[in-house]
Amino acid sequence: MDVTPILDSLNDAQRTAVAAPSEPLLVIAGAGSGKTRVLTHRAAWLIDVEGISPQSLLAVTFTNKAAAEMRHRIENLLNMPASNLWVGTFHGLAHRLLRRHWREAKLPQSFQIIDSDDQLRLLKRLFKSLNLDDSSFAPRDVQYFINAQKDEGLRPQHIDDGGDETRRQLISLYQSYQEICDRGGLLDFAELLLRAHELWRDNPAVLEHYQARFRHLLVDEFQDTNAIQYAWLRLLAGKTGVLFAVGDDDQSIYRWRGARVEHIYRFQKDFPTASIVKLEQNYRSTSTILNAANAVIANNSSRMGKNLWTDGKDGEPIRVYSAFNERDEAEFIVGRLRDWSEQGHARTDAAILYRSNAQSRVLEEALMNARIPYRVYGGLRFFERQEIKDALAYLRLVSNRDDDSAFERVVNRPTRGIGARTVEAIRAYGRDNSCSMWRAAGAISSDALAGRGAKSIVAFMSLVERIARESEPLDLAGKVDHVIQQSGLIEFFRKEKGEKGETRIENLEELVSAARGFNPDIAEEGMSELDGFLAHAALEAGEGQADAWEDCVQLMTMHSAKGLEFPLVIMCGLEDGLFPHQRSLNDMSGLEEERRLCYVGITRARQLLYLTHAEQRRLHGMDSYAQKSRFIGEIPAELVEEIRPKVQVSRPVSPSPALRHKSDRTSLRAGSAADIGVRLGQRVRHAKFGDGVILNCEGHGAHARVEVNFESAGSKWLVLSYANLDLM
DNA sequence: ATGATGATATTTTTT
DNA sequence: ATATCATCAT
Repeated sequence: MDVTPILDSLNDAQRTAVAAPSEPLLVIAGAGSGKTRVLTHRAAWLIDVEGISPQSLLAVTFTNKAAAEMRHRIENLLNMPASNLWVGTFHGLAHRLLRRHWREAKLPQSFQIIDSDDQLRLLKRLFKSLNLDDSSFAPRDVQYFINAQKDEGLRPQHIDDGGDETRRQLISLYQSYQEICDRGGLLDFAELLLRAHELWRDNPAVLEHYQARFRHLLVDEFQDTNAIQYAWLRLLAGKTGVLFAVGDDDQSIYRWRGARVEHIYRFQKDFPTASIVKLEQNYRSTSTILNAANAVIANNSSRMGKNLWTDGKDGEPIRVYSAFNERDEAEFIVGRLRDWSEQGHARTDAAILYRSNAQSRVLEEALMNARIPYRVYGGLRFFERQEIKDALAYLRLVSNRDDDSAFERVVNRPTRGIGARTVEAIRAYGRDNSCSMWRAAGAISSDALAGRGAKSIVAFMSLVERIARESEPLDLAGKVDHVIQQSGLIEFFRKEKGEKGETRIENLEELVSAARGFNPDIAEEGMSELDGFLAHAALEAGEGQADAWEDCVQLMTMHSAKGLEFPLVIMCGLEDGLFPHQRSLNDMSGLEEERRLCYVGITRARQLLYLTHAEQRRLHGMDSYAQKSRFIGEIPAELVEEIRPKVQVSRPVSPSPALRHKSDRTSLRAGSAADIGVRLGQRVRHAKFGDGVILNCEGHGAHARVEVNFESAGSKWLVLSYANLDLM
């Protein structure tokens, strides 16, 4: 066998990993070190060189995108389609297993997946039915609690309340929530994983079958595995399965979502025969950028330890800009993007990264003004849109009447006179009799004592029955079309004012197209095509922002930038309190995770990296002042070039009074700055307070006052004629 | 059943 | 500043 095509393009470390013997292996793959390449080449190596059947291979990722890319690249390497190769997300694979083994997993055959939005609604409803709204629980917190428990693999009976009343209630809510889900055959995302784990744990025969089949397990982004995913992997690996895990402890940024980087540290304990390979050569960034990243992450204590290097060029220094405020920051960024375009680069190659989504607004305004096309990542996705979820809820009812989540969503949508009281009555009946709302509704409406609501309920139920009956013989797209027509949703949205309703109708029509184009290759093991489509909708919510294939600047959070790279990266809002975020400042582990996030951000850049921060920022409607992020200070000074606004002591010019009064308040302010001989954003030195920046000014002549944000003393108003400021 | 009012909170996101 | 949500009024 000629191994050249598989090993040739690899460096030594990559080659060691790819051609490693069949023992557990942990690959610590630094940013830009060719992680996906190693993973895919390993798969190709096993199949082509070791002669392992694709069937014996399981490749696991976190996102659908990563899974699709991995399959694509493996097939390219093998030069053939590998349909019997299992590549998928943890959730996708778990789902597949549960469909296959629904009996052993004690699930109804047509179980449905609910997303986090459904989950939250379900909890809110549960709160209502328990009259809990006045309690001290927020549904969100309970949702978080439940998911955190599930991520750890814990059922209500496993959790100790520790004698704490609040905790006891949380556990009991978890219990009630789970009962509702079980009754309706509903699985939330965490439940998929938990069930798949329990399936194997409780059915040795099933487990053995998969252990015998999957000899090699390839895992991507290993640092992001949560407890249940890791347990699942270990079960599958058993004593003989070969786990090939690729990850980077320095890029672990999802602890708040259950990810446990400790799995990386534990790897050798859990797999005593395991070895470790480190990929440290980086093919992405200039050495300046890498050195900065290395220096920043070196401040973290618990690390595996690694140092990225490149044999490429030093490149440009990292440019740091201290903006006067967030608008100045945005203006600066716009300027750099203009330069970038003028140098003949594509806008697509430039990314603006920020810590939190709220920061995008100012940037968008500035870009809009400057006519620079941009694209913001991470909006609402197709299958998450309200109208789409409404239509899907009808489809879910068609598939399974006991789906309470779907029932409540559309029972009065479009409005058909079933108000809160009626729904409440159904809910109560369902709770008291441990039955689904559909059955509760049936019972109530046949009760002669029922009031006006009963008629509407009967109408709703027969509508659903009719849709189900009529769509029975239709193909998937036909079913979807039938539902959106007959449910009255189209009519309902047509009445909605503005363009919104129109868009919604277009989206509904798009849903029919999506159904037509749905490739039911996942629909296997006796799952109906409809159930397959519904699962697909839940597991792959679709692109955040479709098309817009204009040459656009990319805006996104640093979290969503993980895994991407751009020739030009601008990280903005680098202020203590924003990044690192206020809520992470208190404990060490929080701060270290922020620092890893910073590391992720820096290592996205290929050639050019800008870091910006603002002295003053309007946040939540309040002006706040912050020091520049400590992370900037952690970058060695020799890698950094500070960019300052051109400092020029403007000569006091008095505009004519007429002109002054004509202007509005903001320009009056700016005018008065020139008036008294200072410039907003100008750096000054005070004998007592030290260095600072002028943020604001007011008044004229002897009464003129300026607001200065001092680096150590904070923000102060000073009367200019007394303050004796040195302009710098 | 829709619309106005006021209180409240406001990292990060995939599945 | 703003978005979401509950509550109350129409």
